[in-house]
Amino acid sequence: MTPRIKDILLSTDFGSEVMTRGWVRSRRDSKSGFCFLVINDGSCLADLQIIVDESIPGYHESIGGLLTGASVEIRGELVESPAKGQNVEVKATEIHLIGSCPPEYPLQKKRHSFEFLREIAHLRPRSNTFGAISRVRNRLSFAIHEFFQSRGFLYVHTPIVTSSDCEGAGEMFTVTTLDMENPPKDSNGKVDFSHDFFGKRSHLTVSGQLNVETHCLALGNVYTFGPTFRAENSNTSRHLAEFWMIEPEIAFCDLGGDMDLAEEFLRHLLGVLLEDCAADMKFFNDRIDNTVLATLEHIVASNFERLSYTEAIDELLKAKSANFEYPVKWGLDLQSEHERWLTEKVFKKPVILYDYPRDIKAFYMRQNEDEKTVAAMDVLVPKIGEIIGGSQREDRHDVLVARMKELDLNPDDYWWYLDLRRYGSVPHAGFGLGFERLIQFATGMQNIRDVIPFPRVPNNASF
RNA sequence: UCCCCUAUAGCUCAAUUGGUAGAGCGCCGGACUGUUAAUCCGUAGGUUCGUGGUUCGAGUCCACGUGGGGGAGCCA
Repeated sequence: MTPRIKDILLSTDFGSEVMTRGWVRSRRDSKSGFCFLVINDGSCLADLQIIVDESIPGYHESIGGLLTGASVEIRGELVESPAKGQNVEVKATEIHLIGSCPPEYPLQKKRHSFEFLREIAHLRPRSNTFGAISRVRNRLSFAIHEFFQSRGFLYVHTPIVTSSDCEGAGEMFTVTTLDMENPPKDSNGKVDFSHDFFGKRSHLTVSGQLNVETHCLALGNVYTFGPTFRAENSNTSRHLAEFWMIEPEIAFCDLGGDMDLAEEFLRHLLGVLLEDCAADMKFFNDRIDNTVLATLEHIVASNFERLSYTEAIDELLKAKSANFEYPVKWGLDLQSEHERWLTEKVFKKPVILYDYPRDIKAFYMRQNEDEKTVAAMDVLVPKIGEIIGGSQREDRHDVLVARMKELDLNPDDYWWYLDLRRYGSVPHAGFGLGFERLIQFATGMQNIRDVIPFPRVPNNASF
């Protein structure tokens, strides 16, 4: 295995021989007989400085080829750095060009706009920001599994392709092998999906929730963590057509337990970042958003604010100075401006709203005693807004069927979901966390397209 | 999908009421230096997003298209 720069920088074994491989970030020549070579290998934000003296073999033949972007292998002696900016550096004894890099390399030794970097998504992981994003994303992914696994949750793989068009969480992408130039038609002239691969119209999943409930009612606490697809024509800095979602489902649990888990989960993940990604987080605080470190530290150290939808409406009605564009009235859904007011202005921390009016929420959410609200909850955070949406599920067969009919849903389409309520139903609850929104919030990155390696949005699935 | 803004050198941007296309950074050449996105001097680099229109004349004004950004809705 190639040694990583992250480890070399921590070493104090001066005088020892080291080898490193990576990509040239910068070269500063001195005509007085040596040059500074700055190497990054992605293992950490920091670069490794190499001192290359012209006395080493092949210096004059190869040094000119070590342009920004070139890949190199360096062997040399680990030494204590006499200058500021780094503790250790490497005095090269051998330099090898692995892959040259011509001068038209798009990633220059300067600051680039995120818009431009998006157009070179195949090269942007070599930039400081996207290297940091990649490491944070990786650490959070692992922390999510650590969190659930250490609490006995089972990881369940719910399907990507689904033939139940009853998930109701948004527009879906159709998956088909039919000849789009000449599709089979039925007697009404409509496309006949009975000839399609799965024998009926199929889609990419918009949520693993309905499927994962089956395993919750068999194995206890479970979670999913996978790609999710929404064909909504959403053009915002907070929406992707393909994103990753974490959906735990907790058995024998009510909405209170659901909120407890959501809060503990978020605080745990952000705490891990502060602990294990300190250098990258400092970079985001220095270069992207100078409030992220203070925000994360505050969240880890304090409880979320919890209030019911009804209390939130009262709070918003008191906010005379807000001049909301949209009306505030019990029974209406809260707008972005309302949610942000609560989380940014009133409480200045994450807020969990619960017990929403039944008419503005999904069919599967459990109806409360008042018959006006359902046991739903949203976690709101500053700048992003909704980061988690969840609920206690309706576990009473007759109530669920009645609610479906009320909404003109055909219970026959949901037969297996209803079976869970016929055979040994139990109270259960869960939520969905948008992974990219979590990364956005944690890093301060303004556009969600810059926290996923290859963003898919309307009119763009490049790379 | 709706509203607003926007597209000029490899990148980031400037160009007055419509009148010969400019800078910084990067590249290349040179100078200098235990340097830190080094610094200094110089060279090269352009079908001003596309199509059409107005005009003696369009980077600039108008229409349509496409890409990008911000906001809204939908939501995670």
